[in-house]
Amino acid sequence: MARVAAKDRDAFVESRQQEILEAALKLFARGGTDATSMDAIAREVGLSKGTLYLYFESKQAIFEELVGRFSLRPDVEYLVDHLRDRPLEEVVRFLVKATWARLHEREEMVRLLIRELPRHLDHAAEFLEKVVLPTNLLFAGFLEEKLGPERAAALNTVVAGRSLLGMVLVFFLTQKVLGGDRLLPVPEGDVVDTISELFLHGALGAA
Amino acid sequence: MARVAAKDRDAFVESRQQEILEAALKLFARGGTDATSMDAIAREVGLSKGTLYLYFESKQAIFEELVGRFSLRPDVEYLVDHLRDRPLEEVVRFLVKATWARLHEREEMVRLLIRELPRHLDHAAEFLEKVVLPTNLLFAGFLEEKLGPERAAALNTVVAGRSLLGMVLVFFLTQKVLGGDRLLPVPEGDVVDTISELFLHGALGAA
Amino acid sequence: MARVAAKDRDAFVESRQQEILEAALKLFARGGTDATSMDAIAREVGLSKGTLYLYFESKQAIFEELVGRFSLRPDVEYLVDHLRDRPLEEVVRFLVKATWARLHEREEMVRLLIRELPRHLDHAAEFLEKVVLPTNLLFAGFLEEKLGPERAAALNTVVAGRSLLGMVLVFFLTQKVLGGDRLLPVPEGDVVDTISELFLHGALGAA
Amino acid sequence: MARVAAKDRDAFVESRQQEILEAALKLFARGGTDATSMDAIAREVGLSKGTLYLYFESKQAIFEELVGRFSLRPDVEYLVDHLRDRPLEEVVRFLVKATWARLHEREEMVRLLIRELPRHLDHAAEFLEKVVLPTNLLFAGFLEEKLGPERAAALNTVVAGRSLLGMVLVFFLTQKVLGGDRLLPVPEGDVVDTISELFLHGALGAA
DNA sequence: GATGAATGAGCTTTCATTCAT
DNA sequence: GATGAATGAAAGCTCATTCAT
Repeated sequence: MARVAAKDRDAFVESRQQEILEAALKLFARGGTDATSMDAIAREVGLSKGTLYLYFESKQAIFEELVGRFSLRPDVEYLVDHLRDRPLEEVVRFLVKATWARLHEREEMVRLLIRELPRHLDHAAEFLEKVVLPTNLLFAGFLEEKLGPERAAALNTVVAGRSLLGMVLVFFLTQKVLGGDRLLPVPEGDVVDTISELFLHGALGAA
Repeated sequence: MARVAAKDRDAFVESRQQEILEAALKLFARGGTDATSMDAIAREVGLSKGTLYLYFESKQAIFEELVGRFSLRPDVEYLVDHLRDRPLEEVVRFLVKATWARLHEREEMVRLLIRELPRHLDHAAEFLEKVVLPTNLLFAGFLEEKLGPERAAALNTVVAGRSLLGMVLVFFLTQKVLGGDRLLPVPEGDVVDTISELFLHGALGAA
Repeated sequence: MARVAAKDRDAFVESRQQEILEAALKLFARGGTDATSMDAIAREVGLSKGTLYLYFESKQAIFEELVGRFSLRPDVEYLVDHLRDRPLEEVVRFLVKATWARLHEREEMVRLLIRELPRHLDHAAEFLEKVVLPTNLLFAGFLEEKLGPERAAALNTVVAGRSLLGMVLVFFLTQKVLGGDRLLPVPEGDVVDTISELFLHGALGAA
Repeated sequence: MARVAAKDRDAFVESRQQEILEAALKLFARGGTDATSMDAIAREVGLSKGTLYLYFESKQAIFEELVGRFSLRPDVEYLVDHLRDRPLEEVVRFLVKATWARLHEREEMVRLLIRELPRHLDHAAEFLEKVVLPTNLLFAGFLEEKLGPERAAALNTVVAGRSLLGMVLVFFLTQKVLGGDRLLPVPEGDVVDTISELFLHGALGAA
């Protein structure tokens, strides 16, 4: 029975942590970690300040847990498993679409990472090592295979892969995070179409 | 003669301000404005804390002066004046190269903007409105002209233009700011070549 | 039961505020608000500086609360209710005596008001409007009634009333606040007697 | 010749000090000594901050000089010399009128003294000893003489004298310093008349 | 398990005073 | 004689963290 009780308690602790993480993410994304006080987080969750310290050692620990839970691993794995045999065109469109959607879904986390990663170079390295680069390499390999040796030789496939990410990410940042949408709106369909087309055939296009 | 003395003093004040701005930029870029104390800036310049207030009204004023002095206007104007009649290939390569170089030159300012713009939506809007969007539109118009109506119709040129920026910027951020260079180095030549090639002919390339 | 706890807590908060207000009044009266630091107040109460901010938003708020709690309304009301039908002689003696006693009781608040009111003209106006002038007018009306039309016409009763206050107040200030007592002591009985006599019959006296 | 030069220099120094004192008085009266910065005084005189220190050792020294120069000695002496043989009625009216005028003339100094004396008990004592009490005693003696032994015995003449001052002073403070004039204006003639009449014959008056 | 009162280090900012020019 | 740049000691205030209840 003790085991069940322990399990219940763990579940309770886990759900409390979730609540706290969500509140913290919301506030961190808005104003950054420095400008967000533990008081504000406590108020947001509806707990007292002291209680936060029952679930996390420090504000820093909350931040680290948040960063640690952000991973694109599942997406990457899905890519590996399901798209390997699809034509490049399909994969690229899928990737652009999925990334764009993912960024929207996790807008707060994106804001947080953008703001805080440059300050935490250790986290940044970890994030790069565990999330960005594996995806990048995986896609580079995929690209090499699909393009054939001749065309692949004309490009650095690592650069190419990250460029694809860059196109989507910067568009997201300028339109959604910094508010470009209000000044110069762009239909979302155009984003996916144009980026895919650019990546596949370039501005000059296939004749 | 008083005029000369006043001039000297102005020059002195100006140079002090420069020193302070440089020190502040360095520290702001590293840790953000919140985490950088006036004491730290003072120590960095080799002055006392109180002295900073002879040259700037507040920490906020230092930040704003820094942001205000960052402008890409001159680059944009150069683009207008000198590249209008060049072939697209040349312009793209130039743009990629120049942007890449500019980002290196102003790495600290880039870090600062990345960190702080999302928090200062008024500054962000101004920055977008005055720097990003004009360049984007200018290049979009240029692209439209160079591609001809048929090809231009297949792309959203605003998206295309910003995508070009995105490829360069994200590569810069991942390699230089977040430290990707240490984990997976990429020759700089490849960056410019691959991005240009991608933008012009796409991954699939002209046969 | 939560209600009881909440009540207890409110009582606790209220008593803490009282302690702080008393300490602040003591120090403010001595050196003025500017020269009294939050640190000093904290030390006086035996709390830490940060703790004061749990009970008051700012130093200004402490000052305002102090001023707000000082009111002579009850005294004025007592005057209205109980003295209306008494002979002038009795009322004057009572007033002089009561004011003199009141000033002693609230010596610190008197010092504070004297020091700070001239700087806070908004507070001063409020204090005049709500405390001084109503009392003054009330007494003027009473005086008019008691003196009869002929004698009342020979005096400005507003001036007369405030003069009565002035005699008591200035004597208090010079003897007690500024230390005149040490240089030229005066029996307290003489104060009440002489002021009352002067006000009623003047230096030349009733024949 | 050196003597002449020295004299000139002294005159220059003296006039500089005067300028500074006037500027300081103006600002001290408005906001108190703490809230008035040396910078503000310097700006008011049109000198630089450092220059003030050529003429006064410190801010405190400026304040002390100001207090030191305020004296009613001349008035007191005038009183002694010219009024001794006048009838009481005339002297009282003259005193009230003169004090009322004096307070207006020196409004700034009055404000300063009211604000700062309670904080500087040493100055307060000096001020009382050298200015207030001598006048008070002088007038008390005069009163004793004029009233004759019988009437004088019924009053404490020290209290009586200071009460006369109190009536004028408090009226001045409430009407002019604290702004009562705006809420309940009183003709200036009434002030002098009523106070004199009160002092001489009391509210009940000579029939 | 939860609270919130308390702390104290640290922040931005002000200002009397000094001193090289 | 005059300047104003520079200082550094405070000030008011905030907040992550602790701990008795």
